[in-house]
Amino acid sequence: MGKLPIGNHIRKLRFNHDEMTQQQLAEKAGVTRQTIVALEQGKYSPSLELAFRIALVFASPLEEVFFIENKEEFI
Amino acid sequence: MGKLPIGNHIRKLRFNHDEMTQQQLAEKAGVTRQTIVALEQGKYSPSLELAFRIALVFASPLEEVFFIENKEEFI
DNA sequence: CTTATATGTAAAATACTATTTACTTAATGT
DNA sequence: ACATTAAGTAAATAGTATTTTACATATAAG
Repeated sequence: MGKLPIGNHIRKLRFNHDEMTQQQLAEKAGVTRQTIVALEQGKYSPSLELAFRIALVFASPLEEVFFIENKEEFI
Repeated sequence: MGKLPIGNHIRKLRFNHDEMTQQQLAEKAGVTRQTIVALEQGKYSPSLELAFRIALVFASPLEEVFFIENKEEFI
């Protein structure tokens, strides 16, 4: 595993949601702040479950939070 | 982690896609057949990356393959 | 009856995700 | 100057996903 480049809009979405802090997002998603930091920095991609939880926090479809970068190449 | 119940339609989608076998799906998704078996049986939920790869195989949006069960409860 | 194919099961090993703890830096306010 | 808050970094550990190997069952075909 580890070929598809996955990006996310977490940082933008935090600011669009009342400037939610990393800490607040972490609490709402049920993870630690370090996990949010790592995700925003693209250090790794999360489990599907965590991805769904973050999308729930932002009340957005999962694919509006996480996406395949350069998707065209992989179709 | 491990609270959100995540389901999937992998088995249905395989049959809707020319009765693709577990082995064929595994190869296209770049994993082993055992991973597909485990996912179809709901033994665990995959990484976000694998979820995207499986969705790509079926040319379907991720959320048409994987979904939160009883979603209402979590909104 | 034998072979091949699809699927299910299981245990151990490996890789990756997530937590915990702790320290650092920058910005803001008193 | 000092305290507070948000964010970055890092290393060790725990927890979960995935692989590997191997065997079992059922079905269909020759």
